[in-house]
Amino acid sequence: MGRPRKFDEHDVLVAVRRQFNETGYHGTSVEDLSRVTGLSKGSLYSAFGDKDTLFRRVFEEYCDGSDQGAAARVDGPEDQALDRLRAWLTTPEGWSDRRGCLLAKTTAELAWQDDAIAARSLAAYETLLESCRLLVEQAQRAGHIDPAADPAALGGLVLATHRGLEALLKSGVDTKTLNRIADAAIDGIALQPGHTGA
Amino acid sequence: MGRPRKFDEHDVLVAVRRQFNETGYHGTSVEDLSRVTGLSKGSLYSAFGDKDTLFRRVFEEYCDGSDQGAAARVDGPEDQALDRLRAWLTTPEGWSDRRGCLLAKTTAELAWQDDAIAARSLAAYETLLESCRLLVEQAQRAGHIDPAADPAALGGLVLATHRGLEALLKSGVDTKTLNRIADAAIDGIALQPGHTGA
DNA sequence: GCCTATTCTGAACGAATGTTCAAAACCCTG
DNA sequence: CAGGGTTTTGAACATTCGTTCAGAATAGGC
Repeated sequence: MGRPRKFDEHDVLVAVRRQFNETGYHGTSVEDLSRVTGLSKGSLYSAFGDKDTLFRRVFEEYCDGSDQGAAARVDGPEDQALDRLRAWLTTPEGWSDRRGCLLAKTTAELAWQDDAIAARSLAAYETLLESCRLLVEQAQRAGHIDPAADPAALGGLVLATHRGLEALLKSGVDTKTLNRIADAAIDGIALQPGHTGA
Repeated sequence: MGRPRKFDEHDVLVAVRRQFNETGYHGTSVEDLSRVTGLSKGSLYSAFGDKDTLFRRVFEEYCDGSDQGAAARVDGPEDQALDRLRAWLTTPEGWSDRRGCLLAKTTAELAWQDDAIAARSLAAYETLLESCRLLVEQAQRAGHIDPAADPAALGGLVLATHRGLEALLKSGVDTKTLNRIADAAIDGIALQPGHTGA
């Protein structure tokens, strides 16, 4: 009963997220969202509420995806933990189109003045830190990393490098350079010879 | 001749930069700038032109400062190059008040749509990369880093870690964790024993 | 085929934003 | 002290933005 929806909700949210990620929260107008989604402004409001509500939903779902990705990265055989770290370091999300991470961008733009955003960002980053720490521990048990090293510090180093590579990528630094940096990061972590190449 | 200015231009630009850095370009209104500088909107316009011009001036001066800081970091004795790297890694600008780097923030917010900003950002990052590479080379000549390592990759790793630490800092991760990460980064780079502590 | 329920559209409104401008305030010079 | 040139101010303007709403459009149920 009633007129059915003409759009796919997931597709709309993807387009909205992409736009917020490219132009930021304050830099994105509702008219921009209307254009990239193909929906009129009225439809957007009736389906998703106001701009703020829509953004928080997209951001929340992105953070959930980040949490799940972190958990998935920990799953797997211990002797491949180092390879999973390397894979994450050399293929950050958005690597191909330079769009970057919505979490990092939103934190920089909004966490300063919005406590809810700040709290969610911190939780997401701590999940990332914990997953990286676990990966380092796995690699240590597998004998790929010096067992005397501090896994929390090394895991944090991997995360910091990942975020930094995204920032460099967004600035326009060429990907070849970025890959060499990522390799150097893994080489610096894996003190055991034989596990530093590609 | 004529009424003299009541404000100090440098102080105004500092306040403007701080505001842009906290709330971003689109998140900062001219009225915000009027409030933090103490100048009326009309005075801002007659003294510095429109919002766009004012921002570009502040950004340009910030990039120049970044360039000069990079050059200054290269000056100094070679056997202290590693310490200068460590100092830079453990005390990024804005570390104390979580304000972060205007260059990184502006790149994330505006480089996507503004070619001039993108070009200036890229130039600044390449200067940073080059200065880090030179520092690593100095430390290698001083015997503090494995001479067989790629100085460009290690220098890039330092820069990426620096940017990543800023992102983590802005998310609210505690500074103790950040310092441990920074230490791990230097430890990973400095293969020579005796140079990994504080 | 009509009724009803829901969605879609685009015009409209108030608030906020970037910008301009004329008048007042001010200090230096003569 | 008077004149002139510069700055300061705050009101005013045009534009943009977020938001709302009444009516048109569209599907299924009787």
